[in-house]
Amino acid sequence: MSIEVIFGQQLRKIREERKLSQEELAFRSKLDRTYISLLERGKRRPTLNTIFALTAQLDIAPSELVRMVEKNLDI
Amino acid sequence: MSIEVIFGQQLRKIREERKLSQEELAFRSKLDRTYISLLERGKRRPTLNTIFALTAQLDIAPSELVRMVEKNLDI
DNA sequence: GTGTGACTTGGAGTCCGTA
DNA sequence: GTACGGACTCCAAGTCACA
Repeated sequence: MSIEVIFGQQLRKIREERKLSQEELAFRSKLDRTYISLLERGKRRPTLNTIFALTAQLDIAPSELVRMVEKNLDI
Repeated sequence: MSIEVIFGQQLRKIREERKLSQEELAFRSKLDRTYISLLERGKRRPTLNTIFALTAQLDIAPSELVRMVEKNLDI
């Protein structure tokens, strides 16, 4: 499985745990709603800055999200 | 200090600790030598996939490099 | 509330060279 | 071995209408 697909899965998982909609996350992180959708479906590869912008609104450290991606890549 | 500048500083630090040249790191990670230079000087923002490609050649977890960026952003 | 196609703009990443 | 520049390709960033 590719990095961007795993990333999208983990992003969605965290967002849903926080009970946030794509719309709300997009608004708070100052990104577009459809872009969040693209990320979650693994259609885009986020830059480091995008990862920082997203995690800042999800009560999670950027490195922690990246660590989740690492773990799931092994599987 | 911006995320990309901090990232560049940490990337250079790790690379030099490993006693690798920009050339060698570029070759191993299948990126361009001048691009490594741009990253280290904070002129480019790496995608998540690029971070994985780089750290795979530096004996460090992607999340660990990101964590170093976080720490140094606080300062 | 989300998925998707189509689109424009900016930047990721490469290749050439010079110093 | 690295910094830096121009020119290039390709994709991420960001937006829209519609389902």
